Amino acid sequence: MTDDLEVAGAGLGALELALRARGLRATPQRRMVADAVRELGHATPEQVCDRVQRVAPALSLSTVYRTLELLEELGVVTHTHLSHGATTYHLAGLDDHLHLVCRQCGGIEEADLAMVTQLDAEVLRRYGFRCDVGHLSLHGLCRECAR
Amino acid sequence: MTDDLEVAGAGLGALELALRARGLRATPQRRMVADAVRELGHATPEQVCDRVQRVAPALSLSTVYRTLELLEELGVVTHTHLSHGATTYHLAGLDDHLHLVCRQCGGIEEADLAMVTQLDAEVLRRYGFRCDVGHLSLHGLCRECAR
DNA sequence: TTGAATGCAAAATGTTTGCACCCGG
DNA sequence: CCGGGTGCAAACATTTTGCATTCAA
Repeated sequence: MTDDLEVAGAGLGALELALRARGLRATPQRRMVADAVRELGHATPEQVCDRVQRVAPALSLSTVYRTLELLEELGVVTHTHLSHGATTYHLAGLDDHLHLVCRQCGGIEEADLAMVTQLDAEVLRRYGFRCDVGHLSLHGLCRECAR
Repeated sequence: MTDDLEVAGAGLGALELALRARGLRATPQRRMVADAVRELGHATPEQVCDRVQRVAPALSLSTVYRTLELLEELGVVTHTHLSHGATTYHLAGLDDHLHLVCRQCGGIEEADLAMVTQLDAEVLRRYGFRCDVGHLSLHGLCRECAR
């Protein structure tokens, strides 16, 4: 079982390779931000910053923003807009899922992405639009609050 | 053909009734904000404010925010998050549609809501989650930018 | 008359940017 | 070395809040 971002033991991680491929530098900040996103699952830039600062107190929030933007360009992470002004980032690809955001209790449930494959295909067919499924979140009322 | 918000001619509009039902006041600002949202189709709070100010210059942006929040509670409008920090409001119900937001060019296309009815039903069945379809926007790449 | 609603200004958020210094390659 | 990357502070954009005043009922 290979890790997607960091090859166990020696060698260059996938992140480092992706950076090199674009002539960019592999800095500790970038590694730590990527790690934090992976460890946190979902996280706002602020949460990522807090997390990394436990180990590297000098990290600045702006670096986090810049790094997350970069990681998104590299296809390493995606972001989605959960409730009000909370942009959250998570690893792209493997663990993609649908976010069900309850407008009442603010709770976030994760749903199987399989449910949007049809929508995905339909939108592509009829509008030529390539839907970024990792980015998707559905807002509404969860089972509890529906009563 | 009856209008949903304002009964043609005499009598109280639906908005006024909805407000009364909750012991709230029907103020000119509330009427004008609701009208502006209807006329504009999609609009950010700022755009709504600008629009109303053409007729009532004293209207403040904070009133617009407060009013939109209220109208949303009343079920008169919904909001959705299009690209970066652009919260847009539109009338709830009748003209609901899906928003296809292109991450590249920022363009917004409107798609038939019929495409999400299956997803909608599926999410309800499997998760008990009542999806707020008017709120939905799909992010991705439009046909043009996909090349 | 009376408290809900407004307008204004200030504060709170969330995100971006300019710039001098630093460091990865 | 050298230009990309970082930290810091300040600028921005957006939304919320406190408070005195106004006005719908």
